[in-house]
Amino acid sequence: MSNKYDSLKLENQICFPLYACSKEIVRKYKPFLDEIDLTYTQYITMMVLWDKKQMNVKTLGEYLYLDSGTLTPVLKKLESKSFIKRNRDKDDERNLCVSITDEGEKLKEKAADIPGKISRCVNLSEDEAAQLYKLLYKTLGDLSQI
Amino acid sequence: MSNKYDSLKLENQICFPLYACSKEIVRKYKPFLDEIDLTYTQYITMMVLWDKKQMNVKTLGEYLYLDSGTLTPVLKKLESKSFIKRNRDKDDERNLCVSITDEGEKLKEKAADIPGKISRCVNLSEDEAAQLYKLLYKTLGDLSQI
DNA sequence: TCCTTTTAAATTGTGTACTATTTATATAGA
DNA sequence: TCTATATAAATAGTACACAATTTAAAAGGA
Repeated sequence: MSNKYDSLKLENQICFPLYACSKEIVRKYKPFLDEIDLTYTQYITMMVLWDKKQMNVKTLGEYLYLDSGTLTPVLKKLESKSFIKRNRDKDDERNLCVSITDEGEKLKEKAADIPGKISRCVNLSEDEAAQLYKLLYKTLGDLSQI
Repeated sequence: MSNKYDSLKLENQICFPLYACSKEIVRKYKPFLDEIDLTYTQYITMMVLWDKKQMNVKTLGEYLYLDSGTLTPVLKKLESKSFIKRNRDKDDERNLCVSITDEGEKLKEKAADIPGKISRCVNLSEDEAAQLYKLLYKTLGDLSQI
């Protein structure tokens, strides 16, 4: 017994569980991130910088799927906590170069056990996690097309 | 060549593609939702009410994984657009009963083609979509445990 | 009945996100 | 060189999202 409005039901959408899942998992991070004084957005920003050491705002935004409107206040906050530095590029003053500090490097050690704690909240098998990972990146790729 | 910090890389996390995917797909909705003057949060709220007709804020929040702090302003906005009504429950004045209006019912027809437009942005096969759906709800279930 | 506890919304304060615009700098032609 | 265009961040304005608190109402016992 289906009708033309079935697709409008929450339980028939793929977007809703994505949205809800994302929110709930970010919420799970909170107690762990509180211990190192980071929000989730600040945490993923630090993850890029732990790996790459420095980067301008635009490139950082491409990694994180965020624009300068979101990143500017996040980066100012991270700078105020001394985890990063913000400096204009001498060769092209339009670029702001964001780089990690020693303080920021130290934070990496404190953060190292967080991914393990989170994965213990999600009881996916290795296969299932790999499947989910693959499907999410495929979808993300589709969505990035025009 | 792996080290103890590998799990801290963005590309090794399951949470990040979830977070990014959710944001990107919500962004895809925007032009379609603009046409019917709804935001994504307002849209999923209306989806529940198109289906259930009326509900108190707490139950609505359980469906949407949102609390009254988020829902109160969303519901006031939807009321100002005449899509819903907000009334205290006569039997228990603590409960606020949210119900759909005729105006709100009419909106359902205008929204009916949105799910199709969105699924055309995501090139998952039926199997893949079903897999993703299943994994997301499994994860959501895991996350809802204490 | 009175008081304590519980419950449901609303409120407060902080921090994203996003669109659109502005500002500053750099580049590319005419 | 001068000007138009393009680019990168920052800013402004709107709308969530959440934790913590407050308010109001209901329920449950002594």
